[in-house]
Amino acid sequence: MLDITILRDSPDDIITMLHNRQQPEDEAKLRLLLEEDRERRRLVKESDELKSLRNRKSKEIAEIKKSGSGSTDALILEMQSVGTAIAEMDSRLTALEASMEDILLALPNRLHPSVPVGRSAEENEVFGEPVRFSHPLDFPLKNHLELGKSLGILDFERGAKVSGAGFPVYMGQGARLERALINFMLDSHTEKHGYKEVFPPFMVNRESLRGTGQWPKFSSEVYHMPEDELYAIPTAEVPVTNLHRGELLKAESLPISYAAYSACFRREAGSYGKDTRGFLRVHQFNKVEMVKFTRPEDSYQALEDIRGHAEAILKALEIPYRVLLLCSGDISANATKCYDIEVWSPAEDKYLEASSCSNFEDYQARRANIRFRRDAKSKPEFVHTLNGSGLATSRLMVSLMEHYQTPEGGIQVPEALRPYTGFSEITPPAQ
RNA sequence: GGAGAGGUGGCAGAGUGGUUGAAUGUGGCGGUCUCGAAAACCGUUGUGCGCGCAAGUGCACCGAGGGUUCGAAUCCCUCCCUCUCCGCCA
Repeated sequence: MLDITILRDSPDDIITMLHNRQQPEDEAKLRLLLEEDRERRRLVKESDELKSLRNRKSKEIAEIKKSGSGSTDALILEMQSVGTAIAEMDSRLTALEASMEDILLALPNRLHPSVPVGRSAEENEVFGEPVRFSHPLDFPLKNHLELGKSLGILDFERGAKVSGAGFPVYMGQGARLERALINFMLDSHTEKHGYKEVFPPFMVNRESLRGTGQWPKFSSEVYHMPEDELYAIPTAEVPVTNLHRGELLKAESLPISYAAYSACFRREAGSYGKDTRGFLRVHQFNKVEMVKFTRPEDSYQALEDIRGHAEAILKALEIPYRVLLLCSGDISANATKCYDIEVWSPAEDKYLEASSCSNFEDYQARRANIRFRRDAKSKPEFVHTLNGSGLATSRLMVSLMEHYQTPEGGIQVPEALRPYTGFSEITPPAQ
């Protein structure tokens, strides 16, 4: 959520941002909001003046009744009509404020000056050099589906039977490899980079979705259990960021860094037909997420740190990847700046998104009311929130399986992962 | 699922219709004392919105939303949450 004072003071900056984000149609919403804001302030003033009058007269009534020095009937009659006028005005205010909030919740975040202006994903910038790890793959390659099936470690068919398409089942060494990845990533973040481990709930209420920005705009992406008014989390970002919703944090507790594993659930409505095979698009996947709460002046350094921590996983696993700096037309509505990390899929011959690292500045903190006090004499300020996947295992698994496949049709386990798997290679079953 | 208790400021905890934005304690900040600290004592200390260059000033806020009233932390209704006991259960 944007600060309405910024909208008032520099609406042109926000309009430029809307155009850069390829959503010029929101300009009309912004103009309506500003109009409603003026009307609201006019009404507030009038209503407050009437309330002030009522407060004064009510005190008078109390004094007259106490001293028994006269009749209060006329005053009470007068205040009855004042009360009616106040109620009428306040109900108009309530409606106006509801409309303003709808617009404010729908408007996207500002953009950081370093974000390239571009229309779509094609105009994202490659950040730094793609990282390669030499690995001879000079034999006919299998893709992750073929490998998963022939090795008996992934079972999409039975997943579809049990739940539906897009719910993969990991079997045997595949399940162990998945768990090893999760443990390895959590250990890396907590032991090397100072994150505190969190194991969050996988279902949240609507307030939490609203706090991180999935509600109301992206609610169709989220599984909903209406009987209990609960939502399956699309990412651990939601429960972990909302841990501090409504809190006034101590300045010395910042920065707060959390790392959390969770399963992630996404409806992926309307995305059929594109990149849907196997792991490329699923309804349930596993992810280790990093979440940070920082002072405003520290958030952009923290974003670089998070990106580095995600990259450290891929470097340790020796999986080829590249980093993208998302352009204004592709970056998500909540973020001011975002890096995507993409792993290389040799069999698909393309990069797959495995991580997204974002700074939200105070956009989520304002929605979720997460503040801190710089020192005893200062007013509370909103913190900045950030998060990054570190990382999602499904696309990572694709890259790992394909990148580490052997000519015999097996998969070698990366060195760093072997203490976690307890085996160094997944070998094909004997014919 | 059933029964009961309760949700008040950073924290603890009074307050059941009229100077209560809210006693008191504690924590924070400033000061006195001290070589310094502790203790003691004195002062100060909520958030949001509106108006204002500012000093300031008006309004709102005692879990959330409604209602009664000239006036609500206080009375009524609905909902949410926490705790205790019972039942069921991994």
